[in-house]
Amino acid sequence: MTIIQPDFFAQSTLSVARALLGQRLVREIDGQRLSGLIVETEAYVGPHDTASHASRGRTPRTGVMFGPPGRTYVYLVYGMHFMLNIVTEAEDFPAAVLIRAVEPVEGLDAMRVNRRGHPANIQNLTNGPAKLCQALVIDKTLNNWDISLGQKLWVEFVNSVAEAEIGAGPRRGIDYAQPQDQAMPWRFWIKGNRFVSK
DNA sequence: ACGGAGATCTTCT
DNA sequence: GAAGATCTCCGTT
Repeated sequence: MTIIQPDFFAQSTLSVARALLGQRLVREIDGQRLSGLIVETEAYVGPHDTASHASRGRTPRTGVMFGPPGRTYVYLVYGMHFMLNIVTEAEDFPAAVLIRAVEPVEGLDAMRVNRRGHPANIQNLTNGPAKLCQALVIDKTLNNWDISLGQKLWVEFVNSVAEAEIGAGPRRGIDYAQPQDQAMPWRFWIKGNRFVSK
């Protein structure tokens, strides 16, 4: 078992977004492991990507995206949902990969409780960026967290997913972005996986 | 199955 | 003051 280190994230964001597919996101809380295989990601790339928060410049919130690779960028949207990103590339170049969905592996019972017992079926547990944050108890206290420490939150390398198994398409929920940015096929998923978001 | 609306609050103008 | 990298519930087919 290998904990993925910052150098893994210090490369092109599109490569990282693909390479993260199939790897295991681990959350340790109260001595218990909650984990899932990453099955869907999105890339937010550079200062000119109008879908990215960083396109409006460096602010207290977006400063993390301009920082070193291998840190988390966790923020709140719609006043109630947290989103988990991992910062990529290099310092002063704002980029990150949004984790959009995982396939639950460990701690399913705890995830159900964390999700307020709502999902009747396992498929609804972590098949969306806000859902997985709720299931894995990821909130703002984990913002700017060094993901290489093997504490609280990290990613374990499992296996590379073959190119032929990876789907790509436009990112979701970015109507505010410029048309050309909306059209970029920067959402990636494992083809046929039933935990990919709707 | 599908569509629309409301929830809810931080962030930046 | 407005909008948001979403989700759930409730209505109608």
